[in-house]
Amino acid sequence: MREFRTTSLADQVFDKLENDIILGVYPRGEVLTELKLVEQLGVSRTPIREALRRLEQERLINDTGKGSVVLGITEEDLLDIMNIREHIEALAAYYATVNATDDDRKELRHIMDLQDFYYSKWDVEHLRQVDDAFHDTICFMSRRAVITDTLVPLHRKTRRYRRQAMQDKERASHTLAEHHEICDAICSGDAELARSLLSKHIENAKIYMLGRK
Amino acid sequence: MREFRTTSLADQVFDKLENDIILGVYPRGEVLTELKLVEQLGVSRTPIREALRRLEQERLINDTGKGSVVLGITEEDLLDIMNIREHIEALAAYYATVNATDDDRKELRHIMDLQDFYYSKWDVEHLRQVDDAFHDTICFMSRRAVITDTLVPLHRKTRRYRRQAMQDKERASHTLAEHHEICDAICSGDAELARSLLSKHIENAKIYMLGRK
DNA sequence: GATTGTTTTAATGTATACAATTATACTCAA
DNA sequence: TTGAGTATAATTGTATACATTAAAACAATC
Repeated sequence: MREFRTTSLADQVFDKLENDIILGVYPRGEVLTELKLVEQLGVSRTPIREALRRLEQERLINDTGKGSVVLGITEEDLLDIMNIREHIEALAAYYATVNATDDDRKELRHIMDLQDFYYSKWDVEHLRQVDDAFHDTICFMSRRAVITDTLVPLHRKTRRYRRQAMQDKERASHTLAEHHEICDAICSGDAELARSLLSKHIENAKIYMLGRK
Repeated sequence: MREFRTTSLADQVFDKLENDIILGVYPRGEVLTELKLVEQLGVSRTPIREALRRLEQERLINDTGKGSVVLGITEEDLLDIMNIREHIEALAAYYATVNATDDDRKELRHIMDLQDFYYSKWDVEHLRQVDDAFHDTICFMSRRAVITDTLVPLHRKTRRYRRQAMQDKERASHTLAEHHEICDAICSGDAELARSLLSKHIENAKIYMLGRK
């Protein structure tokens, strides 16, 4: 039986609040106070404070000294995130191709299979999760800490909008086809192709979500 | 008399540790325990823990559950940071030019004057500070939260290497000249020129610090 | 009625006590 | 000497008490 390291309350609080803020459960402008969260979440102030400090570091909230204001992700933020990802994730794809191990390529192909499976079942929530896995795996495969640490939080912050986009079956099919192309480029070792395909992939997603801006 | 808001101990601890890690006072691999820091810094565990959570969020340390391992900034990290900045700071320069107010332009020109002053005095530490101010101001002028929040920490993390580079008077003079060109482009409203000049400026710094990689 | 000064309340900042966990040191037997 | 088992110490996780600050409510004066 595999042992799981129990995650601390502070981590759980952070994960929950981060997700809720990104998905808009706590809307922009809402004020979170430690005491309110103590009541809502049933833990003491210590883990809540630590979670709030981390959320602040990610700029999802802004501490006023008298409650923390939820910032969340605006459409302007989304545009910037996609513009940044367009450049940096292309870099990740390049390094991923260069540094990929056989296991990495196997893993990526497995993700493609899962993706096709969930598409055939038309399971939108799992499709979104597999989209996470696809992009995070490419980051990981790059073996570049700074690139990964820059991209993963940005990608997480688009969750709400990606979930929306996945509802559109035609758009989802387009996304999946691009993922396959990128996977093939990485697995065949063509780093420059992988770079340009991923850049184009993000640009297309940006245009779909925001129009050409 | 101007009133300063007293910064919390937690903030002070974060600032100090961040700076010391970036400058290498705590070398990569060193293990920081809360108790040791309590003794060294003379504050209780609460503010220290909050600072550690933030440092972990910035990936400057890695919490093992039994002490936090200092990660710091490696040369590989520096290369990635410069590659990322090359793209994103160019974007910032573009928006900065588009969104600049008269006050912004005045502020930027003032920074140029300070820069020339400290160069004439050959005050390296202040030159490095003014370099911070130059790049941070352009970020701020872009009025784009995500771009700023992505760039400012990355820029801070290069402090140690920039300080080194500023020691070289010929290199510093080159840097300063490029800053003037960029300032002129931004103030004249040529966004595309500002973008390409800033990209080139970062690339040159990268090449100086790391060679062509 | 507006304004000033005071009281109260709500919120955060900090220290510390206690619990739980994990590594270390130690003891004793084979 | 080595190894198992246990005690000890070190460290973090969590809750909570106390201090401090800032906002809100309120009262009193002009």
